[in-house]
Amino acid sequence: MTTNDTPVSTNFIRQIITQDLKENKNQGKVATRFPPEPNGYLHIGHAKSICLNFGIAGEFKGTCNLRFDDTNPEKENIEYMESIERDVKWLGFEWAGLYNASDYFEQLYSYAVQLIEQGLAYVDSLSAEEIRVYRGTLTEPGKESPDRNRSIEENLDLFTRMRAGEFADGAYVLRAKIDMASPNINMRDPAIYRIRRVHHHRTGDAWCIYPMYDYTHCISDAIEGITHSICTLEFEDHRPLYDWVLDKLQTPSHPQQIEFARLQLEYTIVSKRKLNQLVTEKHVNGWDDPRMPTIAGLRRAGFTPKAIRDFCERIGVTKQNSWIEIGVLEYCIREDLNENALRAMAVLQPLRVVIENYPDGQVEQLEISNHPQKPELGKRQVPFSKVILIEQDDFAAIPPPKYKRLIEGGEVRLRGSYVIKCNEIIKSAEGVITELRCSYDPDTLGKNPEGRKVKGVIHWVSEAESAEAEIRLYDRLFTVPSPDNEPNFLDVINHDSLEVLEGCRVEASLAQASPENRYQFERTGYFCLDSVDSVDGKLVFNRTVTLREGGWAKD
RNA sequence: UGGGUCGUCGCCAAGCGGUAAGGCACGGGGUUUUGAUCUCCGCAUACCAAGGUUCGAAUCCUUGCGACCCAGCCA
Repeated sequence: MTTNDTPVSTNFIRQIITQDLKENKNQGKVATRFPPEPNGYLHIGHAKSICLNFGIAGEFKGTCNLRFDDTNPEKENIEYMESIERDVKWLGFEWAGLYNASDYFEQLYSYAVQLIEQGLAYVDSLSAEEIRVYRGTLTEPGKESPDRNRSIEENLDLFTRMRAGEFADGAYVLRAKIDMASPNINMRDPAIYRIRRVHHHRTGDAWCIYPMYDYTHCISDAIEGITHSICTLEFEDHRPLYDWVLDKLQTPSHPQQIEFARLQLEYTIVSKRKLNQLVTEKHVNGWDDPRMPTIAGLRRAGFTPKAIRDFCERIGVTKQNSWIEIGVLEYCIREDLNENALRAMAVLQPLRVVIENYPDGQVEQLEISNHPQKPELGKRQVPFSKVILIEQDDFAAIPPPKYKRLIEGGEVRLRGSYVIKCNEIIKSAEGVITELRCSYDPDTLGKNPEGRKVKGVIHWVSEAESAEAEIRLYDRLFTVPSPDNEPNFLDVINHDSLEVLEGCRVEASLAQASPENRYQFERTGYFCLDSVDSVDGKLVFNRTVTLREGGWAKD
């Protein structure tokens, strides 16, 4: 792993590893792995796991592999594999080795033969439905399949023929022979191989039988010499099975499985099935829609790898099911962007302002710094002229209490420029304000006027010297904190989660914007150029997050 | 009602028998040509509950209560 500046914190997993190291377990080595199934795009929940696994490898001078858990070809494909590799790299991590569970299919097969030879696995002809019935319930023990005591020879023969493709899908299954009365349902002779004639994105049609997760994962870990196999809480009940398989087989090592609580983030969904549904049913515009909690979506929205890593560090790692408030993620991205984003001015909903006492045709290049606290980020030139545009919201015909922007007869500071005073409001026949007539105080460039205080500061652009842009404002995708708990999560989709503003005007310097740069449009939020739709000179900006809204500013 | 896991501030989370860290959020001052940033101050006599052990308990024991996960030939 490569990165870098994430603060080191303690958590129960790191404590376990520290203790293991002290006892010189695993010859003092630490090896982890991040094992996604390539059946969808990575999301913020995966980021937690990625940061944990790669982070631990980094801290303990160990290694972390990327391994695709590709044992169910029905849902997996190359596009997902590629997106996963891209996203892990983008987050700033480097894997020691890149593997696939399918790399081990041959070994997995021969281990299964060993299990059969030891009398610890058998081929069952019960149907899926029958197996379910035989399994018993949470409170009642299961009962043994009639095939459970098939001879080793017969099992070997049948398993060979399963592989050879002699049987129809579902005709047989290979089961571990453990204990049908176990209080742990996972130990009631779990299936470890099924017949499935599906083309696999890596092994093609070489196999018609595929190993199951529980059987595959532990052996894959052992083959790779993983020392600590970190997974989420729902696999706690599977640990006895993980250990059983490795205890029965002579694998190169016996990794330790450790479980932690998966991330639950308010107002978002982190179920791949549901995310997939949002994409395929077009509730969003693809896996990388900026409203999606996917890494690709967050990236397109303007999130930085650093902010995501910081977030993962802040939320901690425990075994407690918890819901993280969305404010934590927002804090992380604001913190990074406040420090590093270049400032610029953009007027989302323009109102024309004519400065009557400013010379016709004159254009002044004002030098404005790119960051108020970091002069090292330099300055840019912003053209000023007689006709400028300000935000409609920054003028109020009837100002609410404490309003400190422009009002009729009042003064306001144009950011980085002069103080202007509104002399007259021009309205259309319908009574809509179409233009403001103002005058400027030539003596207020770079200094405050004498004898009076001007409280408000607003942003602006020169009408003629600005560029047109489309600006997309995103809001949370769901209307309730935990959409996953709804009977139907589609019912709580926020239909106002995307607001597209056309005809916005941005300062001239933004015509050269690139998706890698992030900007703070002063007073309105953090934005970045959309990496997909900004083509042929068209400028499209995505709002990453608003500025923090102190006190009354909201509304 | 079987098995597994978890209960510390609104949300996260340290704490591991010696007298409740920190972050986010929130409230209030100050600075500010972004109602941003920055900065200062405040924010759990209290750790799910009740008993017990101890000089001393969030930490140990007991009994309750509450929450989550498991009955795919998914992962």
